[in-house]
Amino acid sequence: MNEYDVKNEVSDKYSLRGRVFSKIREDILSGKYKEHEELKEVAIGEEMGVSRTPVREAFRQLELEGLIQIIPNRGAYVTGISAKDVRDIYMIRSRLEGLCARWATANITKEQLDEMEENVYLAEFHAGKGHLDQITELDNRFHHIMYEACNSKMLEHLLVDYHQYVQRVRQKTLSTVNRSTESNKEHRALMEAIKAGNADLAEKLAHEHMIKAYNNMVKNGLLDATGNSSGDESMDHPEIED
Amino acid sequence: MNEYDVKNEVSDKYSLRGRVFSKIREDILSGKYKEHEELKEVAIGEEMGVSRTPVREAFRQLELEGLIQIIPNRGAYVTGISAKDVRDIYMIRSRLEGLCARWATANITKEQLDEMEENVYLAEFHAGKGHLDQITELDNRFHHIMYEACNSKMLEHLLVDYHQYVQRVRQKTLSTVNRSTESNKEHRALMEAIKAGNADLAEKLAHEHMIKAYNNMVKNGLLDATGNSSGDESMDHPEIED
DNA sequence: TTGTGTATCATTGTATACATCGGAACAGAT
DNA sequence: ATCTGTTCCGATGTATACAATGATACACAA
Repeated sequence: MNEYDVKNEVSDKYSLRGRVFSKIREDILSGKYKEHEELKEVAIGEEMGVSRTPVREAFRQLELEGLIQIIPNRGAYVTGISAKDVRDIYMIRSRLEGLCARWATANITKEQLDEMEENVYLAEFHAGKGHLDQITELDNRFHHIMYEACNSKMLEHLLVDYHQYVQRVRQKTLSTVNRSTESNKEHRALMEAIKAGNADLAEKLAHEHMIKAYNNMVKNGLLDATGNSSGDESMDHPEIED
Repeated sequence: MNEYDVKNEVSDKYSLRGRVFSKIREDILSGKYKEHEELKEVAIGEEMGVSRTPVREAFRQLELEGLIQIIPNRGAYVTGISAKDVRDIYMIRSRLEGLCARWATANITKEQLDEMEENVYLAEFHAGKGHLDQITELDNRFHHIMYEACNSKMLEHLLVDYHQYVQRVRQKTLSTVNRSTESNKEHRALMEAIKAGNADLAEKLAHEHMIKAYNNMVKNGLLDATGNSSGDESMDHPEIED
Protein backbone atom coordinates (compact mmCIF):
# COMPACT_ATOMS: atom_id res chain seq x y z
CA MET A 1 0.00 0.00 0.00
CA ASN A 2 1.51 3.30 -1.03
CA GLU A 3 0.95 6.61 0.63
CA TYR A 4 -1.81 7.57 -1.74
CA ASP A 5 -3.97 4.58 -0.97
CA VAL A 6 -5.42 6.00 2.18
CA LYS A 7 -8.72 7.34 0.93
CA ASN A 8 -11.84 8.97 2.23
CA GLU A 9 -10.47 9.30 5.72
CA VAL A 10 -10.58 12.29 7.95
CA SER A 11 -6.85 12.43 7.99
CA ASP A 12 -6.42 14.66 10.97
CA LYS A 13 -7.44 13.30 14.32
CA TYR A 14 -5.29 15.55 16.44
CA SER A 15 -5.93 19.07 15.18
CA LEU A 16 -8.60 21.14 16.80
CA ARG A 17 -10.80 20.71 13.78
CA GLY A 18 -10.35 16.97 13.91
CA ARG A 19 -11.32 16.86 17.57
CA VAL A 20 -14.26 19.17 17.05
CA PHE A 21 -15.44 17.03 14.16
CA SER A 22 -15.20 13.82 16.17
CA LYS A 23 -16.89 15.31 19.20
CA ILE A 24 -19.87 16.73 17.36
CA ARG A 25 -20.17 13.50 15.44
CA GLU A 26 -20.26 11.45 18.63
CA ASP A 27 -22.68 13.85 20.23
CA ILE A 28 -25.05 13.46 17.32
CA LEU A 29 -24.72 9.70 17.12
CA SER A 30 -25.11 9.33 20.87
CA GLY A 31 -28.21 11.44 20.83
CA LYS A 32 -26.89 14.40 22.85
CA TYR A 33 -27.98 16.63 20.00
CA LYS A 34 -31.49 15.75 19.01
CA GLU A 35 -32.93 15.62 15.53
CA HIS A 36 -33.57 19.04 13.99
CA GLU A 37 -31.69 20.74 16.81
CA GLU A 38 -29.77 23.81 15.73
CA LEU A 39 -26.01 23.83 16.23
CA LYS A 40 -24.44 27.23 16.75
CA GLU A 41 -20.85 27.81 15.78
CA VAL A 42 -19.97 30.06 18.68
CA ALA A 43 -21.65 27.94 21.32
CA ILE A 44 -19.92 24.76 20.22
CA GLY A 45 -16.65 26.60 19.84
CA GLU A 46 -16.85 27.96 23.36
CA GLU A 47 -17.79 24.58 24.75
CA MET A 48 -14.57 23.19 23.34
CA GLY A 49 -12.50 26.29 23.82
CA VAL A 50 -11.87 27.00 20.16
CA SER A 51 -12.84 29.67 17.70
CA ARG A 52 -15.43 29.42 14.96
CA THR A 53 -12.97 28.52 12.22
CA PRO A 54 -12.37 24.86 13.09
CA VAL A 55 -16.02 24.47 14.02
CA ARG A 56 -17.13 25.71 10.64
CA GLU A 57 -14.81 23.34 8.83
CA ALA A 58 -16.10 20.47 10.91
CA PHE A 59 -19.67 21.52 10.06
CA ARG A 60 -18.95 21.31 6.34
CA GLN A 61 -17.71 17.79 6.72
CA LEU A 62 -20.57 16.72 8.92
CA GLU A 63 -22.91 18.03 6.27
CA LEU A 64 -21.32 15.83 3.65
CA GLU A 65 -21.55 12.87 6.00
CA GLY A 66 -25.25 13.59 6.20
CA LEU A 67 -25.32 14.17 9.94
CA ILE A 68 -26.24 17.83 9.76
CA GLN A 69 -27.82 20.05 7.21
CA ILE A 70 -26.57 23.57 6.68
CA ILE A 71 -29.00 26.17 5.44
CA PRO A 72 -27.06 29.12 4.03
CA ASN A 73 -27.05 32.20 6.21
CA ARG A 74 -29.30 30.48 8.70
CA GLY A 75 -27.64 27.67 10.50
CA ALA A 76 -26.77 24.04 10.94
CA TYR A 77 -29.38 21.51 12.00
CA VAL A 78 -29.07 17.89 13.02
CA THR A 79 -30.44 15.81 10.20
CA GLY A 80 -33.61 13.91 10.78
CA ILE A 81 -33.61 10.23 9.98
CA SER A 82 -36.91 9.03 8.66
CA ALA A 83 -38.11 5.47 8.75
CA LYS A 84 -37.67 5.37 5.02
CA ASP A 85 -34.05 6.44 5.33
CA VAL A 86 -33.39 3.60 7.72
CA ARG A 87 -35.08 1.17 5.41
CA ASP A 88 -33.09 2.43 2.42
CA ILE A 89 -29.84 2.19 4.29
CA TYR A 90 -30.51 -1.34 5.41
CA MET A 91 -31.34 -2.39 1.88
CA ILE A 92 -28.23 -0.69 0.54
CA ARG A 93 -26.20 -2.30 3.26
CA SER A 94 -27.68 -5.70 2.49
CA ARG A 95 -26.19 -5.54 -1.00
CA LEU A 96 -22.90 -4.09 0.12
CA GLU A 97 -22.43 -6.46 3.04
CA GLY A 98 -23.04 -9.24 0.57
CA LEU A 99 -20.34 -7.92 -1.72
CA CYS A 100 -18.08 -7.42 1.27
CA ALA A 101 -18.57 -11.03 2.36
CA ARG A 102 -17.73 -12.17 -1.15
CA TRP A 103 -14.50 -10.24 -1.19
CA ALA A 104 -13.67 -11.23 2.37
CA THR A 105 -13.93 -14.84 1.29
CA ALA A 106 -11.12 -14.25 -1.14
CA ASN A 107 -8.99 -11.96 0.98
CA ILE A 108 -9.41 -12.73 4.65
CA THR A 109 -6.18 -13.37 6.53
CA LYS A 110 -5.64 -16.15 9.00
CA GLU A 111 -5.51 -13.62 11.84
CA GLN A 112 -8.81 -12.09 10.80
CA LEU A 113 -10.44 -15.48 10.51
CA ASP A 114 -9.13 -16.42 13.93
CA GLU A 115 -10.56 -13.27 15.45
CA MET A 116 -13.85 -13.93 13.72
CA GLU A 117 -14.04 -17.43 15.15
CA GLU A 118 -13.23 -16.12 18.60
CA ASN A 119 -15.85 -13.43 18.15
CA VAL A 120 -18.56 -15.92 17.28
CA TYR A 121 -17.57 -18.15 20.15
CA LEU A 122 -17.64 -15.31 22.65
CA ALA A 123 -20.91 -13.96 21.32
CA GLU A 124 -22.56 -17.31 21.88
CA PHE A 125 -21.25 -17.36 25.41
CA HIS A 126 -22.53 -13.88 26.23
CA ALA A 127 -25.86 -14.54 24.55
CA GLY A 128 -26.29 -17.46 26.90
CA LYS A 129 -25.58 -15.20 29.84
CA GLY A 130 -27.68 -12.32 28.57
CA HIS A 131 -24.82 -9.82 28.60
CA LEU A 132 -26.31 -7.23 26.29
CA ASP A 133 -23.44 -4.76 26.22
CA GLN A 134 -20.90 -7.40 25.25
CA ILE A 135 -23.27 -8.85 22.67
CA THR A 136 -23.70 -5.48 20.99
CA GLU A 137 -19.97 -4.81 21.05
CA LEU A 138 -19.18 -8.23 19.58
CA ASP A 139 -21.83 -7.82 16.92
CA ASN A 140 -20.30 -4.52 15.82
CA ARG A 141 -16.84 -6.01 15.87
CA PHE A 142 -17.89 -9.00 13.76
CA HIS A 143 -19.01 -6.73 10.97
CA HIS A 144 -15.91 -4.57 11.21
CA ILE A 145 -13.66 -7.60 10.92
CA MET A 146 -15.44 -8.47 7.71
CA TYR A 147 -15.15 -4.88 6.47
CA GLU A 148 -11.40 -5.01 7.00
CA ALA A 149 -11.11 -8.46 5.51
CA CYS A 150 -12.71 -7.50 2.22
CA ASN A 151 -9.51 -5.63 1.38
CA SER A 152 -11.25 -2.67 -0.20
CA LYS A 153 -10.82 0.71 1.42
CA MET A 154 -13.62 2.00 -0.78
CA LEU A 155 -16.14 -0.54 0.40
CA GLU A 156 -14.90 -0.55 3.97
CA HIS A 157 -15.29 3.19 4.24
CA LEU A 158 -18.81 3.07 2.87
CA LEU A 159 -19.91 0.30 5.21
CA VAL A 160 -18.32 1.81 8.28
CA ASP A 161 -20.09 5.06 7.49
CA TYR A 162 -23.50 3.49 7.15
CA HIS A 163 -22.93 1.32 10.15
CA GLN A 164 -22.25 4.34 12.32
CA TYR A 165 -25.07 6.25 10.72
CA VAL A 166 -27.71 3.75 11.71
CA GLN A 167 -26.31 3.43 15.23
CA ARG A 168 -28.48 6.39 16.07
CA VAL A 169 -31.65 4.39 15.64
CA ARG A 170 -30.26 0.94 16.08
CA GLN A 171 -28.90 1.18 19.57
CA LYS A 172 -31.08 -1.38 21.26
CA THR A 173 -31.92 -3.65 18.39
CA LEU A 174 -30.21 -6.70 19.80
CA SER A 175 -31.83 -6.25 23.15
CA THR A 176 -33.94 -9.29 22.76
CA VAL A 177 -32.07 -12.45 23.63
CA ASN A 178 -33.99 -14.23 20.92
CA ARG A 179 -32.62 -12.07 18.18
CA SER A 180 -29.07 -12.24 19.49
CA THR A 181 -29.22 -16.03 19.42
CA GLU A 182 -30.51 -15.98 15.87
CA SER A 183 -27.99 -13.36 14.89
CA ASN A 184 -25.17 -15.46 16.28
CA LYS A 185 -26.29 -18.43 14.25
CA GLU A 186 -26.22 -16.27 11.15
CA HIS A 187 -22.77 -14.99 12.02
CA ARG A 188 -21.50 -18.50 12.48
CA ALA A 189 -22.94 -19.69 9.18
CA LEU A 190 -21.46 -16.68 7.41
CA MET A 191 -18.07 -17.29 8.97
CA GLU A 192 -18.16 -20.95 7.98
CA ALA A 193 -18.96 -19.98 4.40
CA ILE A 194 -16.05 -17.55 4.33
CA LYS A 195 -13.76 -20.13 5.89
CA ALA A 196 -14.85 -22.72 3.34
CA GLY A 197 -14.17 -20.28 0.52
CA ASN A 198 -17.77 -20.38 -0.67
CA ALA A 199 -18.17 -16.82 -1.91
CA ASP A 200 -21.65 -17.25 -3.37
CA LEU A 201 -22.98 -18.60 -0.10
CA ALA A 202 -21.17 -15.94 1.93
CA GLU A 203 -22.70 -13.17 -0.14
CA LYS A 204 -26.15 -14.69 0.17
CA LEU A 205 -25.87 -15.17 3.92
CA ALA A 206 -24.53 -11.68 4.57
CA HIS A 207 -27.34 -10.26 2.47
CA GLU A 208 -29.99 -12.22 4.32
CA HIS A 209 -28.46 -11.39 7.68
CA MET A 210 -28.99 -7.71 7.03
CA ILE A 211 -32.57 -8.18 5.85
CA LYS A 212 -33.38 -10.21 8.94
CA ALA A 213 -31.79 -7.64 11.23
CA TYR A 214 -33.94 -4.97 9.63
CA ASN A 215 -37.11 -6.99 9.82
CA ASN A 216 -36.45 -7.72 13.46
CA MET A 217 -35.95 -4.04 14.15
CA VAL A 218 -39.22 -3.21 12.47
CA LYS A 219 -41.11 -6.00 14.18
CA ASN A 220 -40.05 -4.72 17.57
CA GLY A 221 -40.96 -1.20 16.60
CA LEU A 222 -37.58 0.03 17.73
CA LEU A 223 -37.47 2.78 15.18
CA ASP A 224 -39.92 4.62 17.32
CA ALA A 225 -37.82 4.25 20.44
CA THR A 226 -35.56 7.13 19.43
CA GLY A 227 -38.22 9.74 19.33
CA ASN A 228 -39.60 10.95 16.06
CA SER A 229 -37.56 8.82 13.71
CA SER A 230 -40.76 7.65 12.24
CA GLY A 231 -43.37 9.63 14.02
CA ASP A 232 -43.41 12.43 11.48
CA GLU A 233 -43.71 10.06 8.58
CA SER A 234 -46.85 8.64 7.22
CA MET A 235 -44.99 5.54 6.22
CA ASP A 236 -45.67 2.27 7.95
CA HIS A 237 -42.81 -0.12 8.53
CA PRO A 238 -43.30 -2.98 6.17
CA GLU A 239 -41.13 -5.98 6.68
CA ILE A 240 -39.13 -6.82 3.66
CA GLU A 241 -38.84 -10.16 2.05
CA ASP A 242 -36.60 -8.83 -0.69
CA MET B 1 -41.14 15.69 0.93
CA ASN B 2 -40.63 17.91 3.91
CA GLU B 3 -37.86 20.41 4.41
CA TYR B 4 -35.69 17.94 6.26
CA ASP B 5 -35.68 15.37 3.51
CA VAL B 6 -32.97 17.04 1.50
CA LYS B 7 -29.95 15.05 2.55
CA ASN B 8 -26.28 14.83 1.72
CA GLU B 9 -26.37 17.78 -0.57
CA VAL B 10 -24.02 20.65 -0.74
CA SER B 11 -26.77 23.02 0.09
CA ASP B 12 -25.10 26.20 -0.95
CA LYS B 13 -24.43 26.65 -4.62
CA TYR B 14 -24.25 30.43 -4.62
CA SER B 15 -21.88 31.33 -1.82
CA LEU B 16 -18.23 31.78 -2.55
CA ARG B 17 -17.47 28.51 -0.85
CA GLY B 18 -20.09 26.72 -2.91
CA ARG B 19 -18.64 28.07 -6.11
CA VAL B 20 -15.09 27.31 -5.07
CA PHE B 21 -16.13 23.78 -4.17
CA SER B 22 -17.83 23.21 -7.51
CA LYS B 23 -14.99 24.71 -9.48
CA ILE B 24 -12.24 22.66 -7.87
CA ARG B 25 -14.41 19.58 -8.18
CA GLU B 26 -14.91 20.14 -11.89
CA ASP B 27 -11.25 20.89 -12.39
CA ILE B 28 -10.31 17.61 -10.79
CA LEU B 29 -12.93 15.59 -12.64
CA SER B 30 -12.05 17.21 -15.94
CA GLY B 31 -8.39 16.49 -15.41
CA LYS B 32 -7.15 20.07 -15.10
CA TYR B 33 -5.57 19.10 -11.81
CA LYS B 34 -3.62 15.92 -12.28
CA GLU B 35 -3.39 13.05 -9.86
CA HIS B 36 -1.16 13.71 -6.87
CA GLU B 37 -0.93 17.39 -7.78
CA GLU B 38 -0.74 19.69 -4.79
CA LEU B 39 -3.46 22.28 -4.36
CA LYS B 40 -2.46 25.45 -2.55
CA GLU B 41 -5.03 27.44 -0.68
CA VAL B 42 -3.71 30.87 -1.59
CA ALA B 43 -3.13 30.08 -5.26
CA ILE B 44 -6.64 28.74 -5.76
CA GLY B 45 -8.08 31.57 -3.73
CA GLU B 46 -6.35 34.17 -5.85
CA GLU B 47 -7.40 32.44 -9.04
CA MET B 48 -11.00 32.85 -7.97
CA GLY B 49 -10.55 36.15 -6.20
CA VAL B 50 -11.43 34.90 -2.73
CA SER B 51 -9.58 34.47 0.53
CA ARG B 52 -8.36 31.21 2.02
CA THR B 53 -11.37 30.69 4.26
CA PRO B 54 -13.88 29.48 1.67
CA VAL B 55 -11.14 27.54 -0.08
CA ARG B 56 -10.26 25.67 3.09
CA GLU B 57 -13.88 24.77 3.75
CA ALA B 58 -14.21 23.51 0.21
CA PHE B 59 -11.05 21.44 0.68
CA ARG B 60 -12.52 19.72 3.72
CA GLN B 61 -15.54 18.68 1.73
CA LEU B 62 -13.55 17.55 -1.25
CA GLU B 63 -11.53 15.40 1.09
CA LEU B 64 -14.67 13.68 2.32
CA GLU B 65 -15.77 13.17 -1.25
CA GLY B 66 -12.49 11.42 -1.82
CA LEU B 67 -11.28 13.78 -4.52
CA ILE B 68 -8.37 15.18 -2.55
CA GLN B 69 -6.37 14.03 0.39
CA ILE B 70 -5.28 16.49 3.04
CA ILE B 71 -2.09 15.78 4.95
CA PRO B 72 -2.08 17.85 8.14
CA ASN B 73 0.28 20.79 8.09
CA ARG B 74 1.46 19.84 4.64
CA GLY B 75 -1.13 20.27 2.00
CA ALA B 76 -3.92 18.98 -0.18
CA TYR B 77 -3.24 16.56 -2.98
CA VAL B 78 -5.48 15.28 -5.74
CA THR B 79 -6.32 11.70 -4.94
CA GLY B 80 -4.95 9.04 -7.18
CA ILE B 81 -7.37 6.52 -8.58
CA SER B 82 -5.83 3.12 -8.89
CA ALA B 83 -7.06 0.41 -11.19
CA LYS B 84 -8.25 -1.43 -8.09
CA ASP B 85 -10.31 1.57 -7.02
CA VAL B 86 -12.04 1.65 -10.37
CA ARG B 87 -12.70 -2.05 -10.18
CA ASP B 88 -14.09 -1.74 -6.65
CA ILE B 89 -16.33 1.13 -7.62
CA TYR B 90 -17.73 -0.70 -10.59
CA MET B 91 -18.48 -3.74 -8.49
CA ILE B 92 -20.08 -1.60 -5.81
CA ARG B 93 -22.07 0.20 -8.47
CA SER B 94 -23.15 -3.08 -10.02
CA ARG B 95 -24.91 -4.00 -6.79
CA LEU B 96 -26.34 -0.56 -6.21
CA GLU B 97 -27.52 -0.04 -9.78
CA GLY B 98 -29.26 -3.38 -9.43
CA LEU B 99 -31.00 -2.22 -6.28
CA CYS B 100 -31.81 1.08 -7.96
CA ALA B 101 -33.39 -0.70 -10.90
CA ARG B 102 -35.47 -2.78 -8.51
CA TRP B 103 -36.78 0.29 -6.76
CA ALA B 104 -37.26 2.15 -10.00
CA THR B 105 -39.48 -0.67 -11.17
CA ALA B 106 -41.79 0.04 -8.28
CA ASN B 107 -41.59 3.82 -8.29
CA ILE B 108 -40.98 5.12 -11.77
CA THR B 109 -43.44 7.74 -12.97
CA LYS B 110 -45.01 7.82 -16.38
CA GLU B 111 -42.97 10.90 -17.27
CA GLN B 112 -39.73 9.22 -16.29
CA LEU B 113 -40.59 6.12 -18.25
CA ASP B 114 -41.44 8.24 -21.27
CA GLU B 115 -38.13 10.02 -21.05
CA MET B 116 -36.36 6.70 -20.72
CA GLU B 117 -38.03 5.36 -23.84
CA GLU B 118 -37.14 8.47 -25.75
CA ASN B 119 -33.59 8.21 -24.45
CA VAL B 120 -33.21 4.64 -25.67
CA TYR B 121 -34.71 5.52 -29.03
CA LEU B 122 -32.41 8.50 -29.51
CA ALA B 123 -29.36 6.56 -28.38
CA GLU B 124 -30.00 3.92 -31.01
CA PHE B 125 -30.29 6.63 -33.62
CA HIS B 126 -27.03 8.31 -32.65
CA ALA B 127 -25.22 5.00 -32.35
CA GLY B 128 -26.15 4.32 -35.94
CA LYS B 129 -24.70 7.66 -36.94
CA GLY B 130 -21.62 7.34 -34.75
CA HIS B 131 -22.32 10.55 -32.81
CA LEU B 132 -20.08 9.88 -29.84
CA ASP B 133 -20.81 13.00 -27.82
CA GLN B 134 -24.55 12.49 -27.95
CA ILE B 135 -24.16 8.81 -27.15
CA THR B 136 -22.16 9.58 -24.04
CA GLU B 137 -24.59 12.26 -22.94
CA LEU B 138 -27.58 9.96 -23.45
CA ASP B 139 -25.86 7.13 -21.63
CA ASN B 140 -25.27 9.36 -18.62
CA ARG B 141 -28.81 10.61 -18.74
CA PHE B 142 -30.27 7.12 -18.90
CA HIS B 143 -28.63 6.23 -15.63
CA HIS B 144 -29.65 9.47 -13.99
CA ILE B 145 -33.26 8.93 -14.94
CA MET B 146 -33.10 5.60 -13.19
CA TYR B 147 -31.42 7.16 -10.15
CA GLU B 148 -34.25 9.66 -9.87
CA ALA B 149 -36.89 7.04 -10.50
CA CYS B 150 -35.77 4.82 -7.63
CA ASN B 151 -37.27 7.36 -5.25
CA SER B 152 -34.47 7.16 -2.71
CA LYS B 153 -32.41 10.25 -2.10
CA MET B 154 -29.94 8.09 -0.20
CA LEU B 155 -29.29 5.74 -3.08
CA GLU B 156 -29.51 8.43 -5.71
CA HIS B 157 -26.88 10.51 -3.97
CA LEU B 158 -24.55 7.55 -3.66
CA LEU B 159 -24.88 6.56 -7.30
CA VAL B 160 -24.53 10.09 -8.63
CA ASP B 161 -21.38 10.45 -6.58
CA TYR B 162 -19.80 7.29 -7.88
CA HIS B 163 -20.91 8.03 -11.38
CA GLN B 164 -19.13 11.38 -11.32
CA TYR B 165 -16.15 9.91 -9.57
CA VAL B 166 -15.44 7.38 -12.31
CA GLN B 167 -15.94 9.97 -15.03
CA ARG B 168 -12.31 10.81 -14.50
CA VAL B 169 -11.18 7.50 -15.95
CA ARG B 170 -14.24 6.61 -17.90
CA GLN B 171 -14.45 9.49 -20.34
CA LYS B 172 -13.91 7.62 -23.55
CA THR B 173 -15.27 4.22 -22.65
CA LEU B 174 -18.11 4.28 -25.10
CA SER B 175 -15.89 5.39 -27.93
CA THR B 176 -16.23 2.14 -29.73
CA VAL B 177 -19.40 1.92 -31.74
CA ASN B 178 -19.58 -1.76 -30.94
CA ARG B 179 -19.91 -1.17 -27.24
CA SER B 180 -22.45 1.61 -27.65
CA THR B 181 -24.64 -0.71 -29.70
CA GLU B 182 -24.38 -3.43 -27.08
CA SER B 183 -24.94 -0.91 -24.33
CA ASN B 184 -28.06 0.36 -26.01
CA LYS B 185 -29.44 -3.15 -26.22
CA GLU B 186 -28.85 -3.56 -22.52
CA HIS B 187 -30.54 -0.25 -21.79
CA ARG B 188 -33.53 -1.27 -23.84
CA ALA B 189 -33.83 -4.63 -22.12
CA LEU B 190 -33.53 -2.94 -18.73
CA MET B 191 -36.17 -0.38 -19.63
CA GLU B 192 -38.52 -3.09 -20.81
CA ALA B 193 -38.07 -4.99 -17.55
CA ILE B 194 -38.84 -1.86 -15.55
CA LYS B 195 -41.83 -1.10 -17.74
CA ALA B 196 -43.10 -4.66 -17.33
CA GLY B 197 -42.76 -4.39 -13.58
CA ASN B 198 -40.31 -7.26 -13.41
CA ALA B 199 -38.10 -6.14 -10.54
CA ASP B 200 -36.01 -9.29 -10.33
CA LEU B 201 -35.12 -9.08 -13.99
CA ALA B 202 -34.47 -5.35 -13.81
CA GLU B 203 -32.05 -5.81 -10.93
CA LYS B 204 -30.26 -8.62 -12.74
CA LEU B 205 -29.97 -6.66 -15.98
CA ALA B 206 -28.73 -3.50 -14.31
CA HIS B 207 -26.18 -5.51 -12.42
CA GLU B 208 -24.94 -7.24 -15.55
CA HIS B 209 -24.92 -4.01 -17.51
CA MET B 210 -22.40 -2.55 -15.08
CA ILE B 211 -20.20 -5.64 -15.13
CA LYS B 212 -20.17 -5.61 -18.90
CA ALA B 213 -19.33 -1.92 -19.02
CA TYR B 214 -16.42 -2.55 -16.72
CA ASN B 215 -15.17 -5.54 -18.66
CA ASN B 216 -15.35 -3.57 -21.87
CA MET B 217 -13.36 -0.77 -20.32
CA VAL B 218 -10.69 -3.20 -19.17
CA LYS B 219 -10.59 -5.02 -22.47
CA ASN B 220 -9.90 -1.80 -24.32
CA GLY B 221 -7.25 -0.82 -21.82
CA LEU B 222 -8.91 2.54 -21.35
CA LEU B 223 -7.83 2.81 -17.76
CA ASP B 224 -4.37 3.57 -19.02
CA ALA B 225 -5.59 6.35 -21.29
CA THR B 226 -5.80 8.78 -18.39
CA GLY B 227 -2.19 8.61 -17.44
CA ASN B 228 -1.09 6.68 -14.41
CA SER B 229 -4.43 5.37 -13.27
CA SER B 230 -2.99 1.92 -13.43
CA GLY B 231 0.60 2.49 -14.33
CA ASP B 232 1.78 2.65 -10.77
CA GLU B 233 -0.05 -0.49 -9.76
CA SER B 234 1.25 -3.96 -10.07
CA MET B 235 -2.30 -5.17 -10.58
CA ASP B 236 -3.39 -6.47 -13.91
CA HIS B 237 -6.93 -5.81 -15.08
CA PRO B 238 -8.78 -9.05 -14.88
CA GLU B 239 -12.17 -9.15 -16.44
CA ILE B 240 -14.86 -10.06 -14.04
CA GLU B 241 -17.45 -12.70 -14.53
CA ASP B 242 -18.86 -12.10 -11.05
C1' DT C 1 31.70 12.83 0.62
C1' DT C 2 28.41 12.26 4.15
C1' DG C 3 25.91 13.56 7.92
C1' DT C 4 23.96 16.81 11.28
C1' DG C 5 22.31 20.98 13.06
C1' DT C 6 20.23 25.39 12.11
C1' DA C 7 18.14 29.25 9.79
C1' DT C 8 14.71 30.37 6.67
C1' DC C 9 10.43 30.60 4.52
C1' DA C 10 6.42 28.94 2.23
C1' DT C 11 2.29 26.89 3.75
C1' DT C 12 -1.11 25.42 6.73
C1' DG C 13 -3.76 25.96 11.45
C1' DT C 14 -6.36 29.05 14.25
C1' DA C 15 -8.27 33.38 16.01
C1' DT C 16 -10.40 37.56 15.24
C1' DA C 17 -12.42 41.52 12.76
C1' DC C 18 -15.61 43.07 9.61
C1' DA C 19 -19.65 42.34 6.15
C1' DT C 20 -23.95 40.52 5.28
C1' DC C 21 -28.10 37.97 5.88
C1' DG C 22 -32.49 37.00 7.82
C1' DG C 23 -35.57 36.30 11.75
C1' DA C 24 -38.05 38.63 15.73
C1' DA C 25 -40.15 42.38 17.72
C1' DC C 26 -42.49 46.40 17.26
C1' DA C 27 -45.10 50.42 15.20
C1' DG C 28 -48.33 52.06 12.38
C1' DA C 29 -51.84 51.59 8.72
C1' DT C 30 -55.88 49.28 7.08
C1' DA D 1 -57.21 41.74 14.49
C1' DT D 2 -54.32 41.47 10.54
C1' DC D 3 -51.03 43.09 7.51
C1' DT D 4 -46.89 45.61 6.22
C1' DG D 5 -42.67 47.83 6.70
C1' DT D 6 -38.86 49.02 9.67
C1' DT D 7 -35.45 48.50 13.11
C1' DC D 8 -32.63 45.74 15.56
C1' DC D 9 -29.59 42.06 16.50
C1' DG D 10 -27.90 37.49 16.67
C1' DA D 11 -25.89 34.40 13.55
C1' DT D 12 -23.40 33.13 9.55
C1' DG D 13 -20.06 34.43 5.40
C1' DT D 14 -15.65 36.14 4.34
C1' DA D 15 -11.18 38.43 4.87
C1' DT D 16 -7.20 39.08 7.36
C1' DA D 17 -3.80 38.73 11.14
C1' DC D 18 -1.04 35.90 13.75
C1' DA D 19 0.92 31.13 15.29
C1' DA D 20 2.94 26.84 14.31
C1' DT D 21 4.54 23.38 11.30
C1' DG D 22 7.71 21.17 8.24
C1' DA D 23 10.42 21.16 3.92
C1' DT D 24 14.54 23.10 2.02
C1' DA D 25 19.04 25.01 1.75
C1' DC D 26 23.09 25.83 3.67
C1' DA D 27 27.05 25.83 6.93
C1' DC D 28 30.03 23.15 9.27
C1' DA D 29 32.07 19.02 11.31
C1' DA D 30 33.49 14.21 10.87
